[in-house]
Amino acid sequence: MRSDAPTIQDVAREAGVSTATVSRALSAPERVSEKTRTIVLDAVTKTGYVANETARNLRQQRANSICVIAPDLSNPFFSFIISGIEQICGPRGCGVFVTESGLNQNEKDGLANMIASARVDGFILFDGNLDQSLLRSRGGNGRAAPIVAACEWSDTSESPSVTVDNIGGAIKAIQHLAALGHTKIGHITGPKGNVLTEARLRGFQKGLDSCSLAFRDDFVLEGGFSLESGHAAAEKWLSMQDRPTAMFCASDREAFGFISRLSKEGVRVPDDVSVIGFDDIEVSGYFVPALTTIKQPRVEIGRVAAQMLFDLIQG
Amino acid sequence: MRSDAPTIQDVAREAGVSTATVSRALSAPERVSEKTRTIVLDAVTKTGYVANETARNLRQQRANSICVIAPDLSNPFFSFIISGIEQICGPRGCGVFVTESGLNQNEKDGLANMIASARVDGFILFDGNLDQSLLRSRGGNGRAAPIVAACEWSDTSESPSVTVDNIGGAIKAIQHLAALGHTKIGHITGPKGNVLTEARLRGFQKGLDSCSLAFRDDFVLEGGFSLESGHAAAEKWLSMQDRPTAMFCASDREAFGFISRLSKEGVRVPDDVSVIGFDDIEVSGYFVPALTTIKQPRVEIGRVAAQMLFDLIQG
DNA sequence: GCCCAGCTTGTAAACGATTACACGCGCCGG
DNA sequence: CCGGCGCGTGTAATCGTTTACAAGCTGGGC
Repeated sequence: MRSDAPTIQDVAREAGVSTATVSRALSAPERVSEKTRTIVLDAVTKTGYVANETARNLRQQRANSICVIAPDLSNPFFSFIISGIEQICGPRGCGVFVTESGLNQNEKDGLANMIASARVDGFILFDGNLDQSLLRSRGGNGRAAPIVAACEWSDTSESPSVTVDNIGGAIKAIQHLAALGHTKIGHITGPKGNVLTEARLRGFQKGLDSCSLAFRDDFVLEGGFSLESGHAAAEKWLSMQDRPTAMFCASDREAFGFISRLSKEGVRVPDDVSVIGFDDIEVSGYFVPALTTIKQPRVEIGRVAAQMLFDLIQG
Repeated sequence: MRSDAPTIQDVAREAGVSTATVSRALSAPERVSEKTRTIVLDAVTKTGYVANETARNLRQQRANSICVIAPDLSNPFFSFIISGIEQICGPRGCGVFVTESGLNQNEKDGLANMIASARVDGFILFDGNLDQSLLRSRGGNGRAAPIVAACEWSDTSESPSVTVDNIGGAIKAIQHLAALGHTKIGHITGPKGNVLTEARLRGFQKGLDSCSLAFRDDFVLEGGFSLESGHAAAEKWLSMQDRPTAMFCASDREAFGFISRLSKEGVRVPDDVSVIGFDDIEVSGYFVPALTTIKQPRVEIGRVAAQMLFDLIQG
């Protein structure tokens, strides 16, 4: 931070008016006379004045920033969403912090304190397992911190959320596979304890139901959304006696890992086994073969979440 | 921001001491007596006090935040880097803003003002075309804003930068292809005017030189780092009479786009044409076939850049 | 017994904006 | 001619910290 930056005092002196007038000339131009406004604006240009946001925020009791909390920032799934958030926040002059939620309790406390310490006005949360402790907002008073959940959500919290229809998407995926003639359809799940894992698994079951196909426990392989977990699931699949001929993966990355491992054994997709994913991450359309997938409109999710958070903050 | 949060005044009243003592008890515990410290800490717990960062930052003339500027946040290439940055900044309590640099002049001004308006203490910049206007720091005084360039850099600026050896990496790529027996090696470039494009093209030429292979103008296809540009380059390749048998792509995504398009025509990699990429994005190892690529240690790039920026800020 | 050093603590002035309140002035209607 | 209204402006309080300075107290060296 520059220590010798011109302040509103400098502008006032230069223009020969009070600081109040400078402030008004800049933020409520209609409240000063034409003449004064011109003088002030000239003085602003001359001094190179830029208002100090920290001082403004302190006075106005706000942070003019929001915080995005992802379980893992390195996951490219979030990149488009963050871009969407930025599209809404940027033009409003609202800053976007990013943080990771994994990690130790110490860091979680730090997150929880971001509201109490007035660093941010609200959160967009991509981690379904973090809500309740944050909501308390670490201040003791009853007011809940503005939080919008996105993609994942928490059953125990009443924060508004932005999600796609996970169950419906999964049903569509199964129906698509069934329409191709598959009767033995398997599923690679997400990580245990994740709300999306449950929803997509339920959708998987419902989808089978709707096609009058039996649900087979041994056709459900445990995954974790990641490339490696898809890889591991492929090992399992290869070792099975009675194999599903189609797999519904809880994420695209899982699907990639699965396909990649199989191709090393000469198993071909979709000739030998059909695969469908979930998310539509960027590279999906360019995978060989192009991955069929359930789309999540990620930029839009980000935009909507940001918009909702603003509404929440305004009250 | 909560308006009725307990302040240092409340704690002082509760503990029966002055605000100065409370402040010292928290930030310089050795300067208050054991007894007072206990009383103050109790009062802090009782009131649920958390220091207001905005007020602290104003007083201490800092922002305690940095800003990451990427040309395009939706590009997953940045996700690991940002994670690395967060790994360094998070534990220090330093906030990480993210912004996009593309866009209109208006928004660029906004970026430039982030220093002047005391919102951030420095920048990590992933866009080689933005430096000089920012450096001026919009305040008029000569002091340059702390900026660390990462991945891309600007020839006209003297900000420190964190990059991999792009030329060396490209040379290695060519030598690898030559070692496989290829004599007709082509290149898909990055976007025009990008500093990485130039470096990798130079490396391409040097690599050919080092293997005593001729540089052929018609083997250089224009790309743009993106999946689509790789796709387009593939069209071009398909239409060539005399084709290179190996392609060095300036980015992994280009390579994916290229391979994807070729596979639709039944052209197989690496049987019919060898492809090597640059970046080592996460999915590369799982592509079918796994993409050979020049690695960029992205998490580490983020960590180093963040560390450098801190050093710069401390002076 | 006196003085000085050192340890604790308090008082009050920053930091740089916004904004409630008041004031002076010109104008208009009664 | 007077009261009131509205406009434009200034004065000063305020947001919640940190920190320079000063002051009170204790204890030790002489």
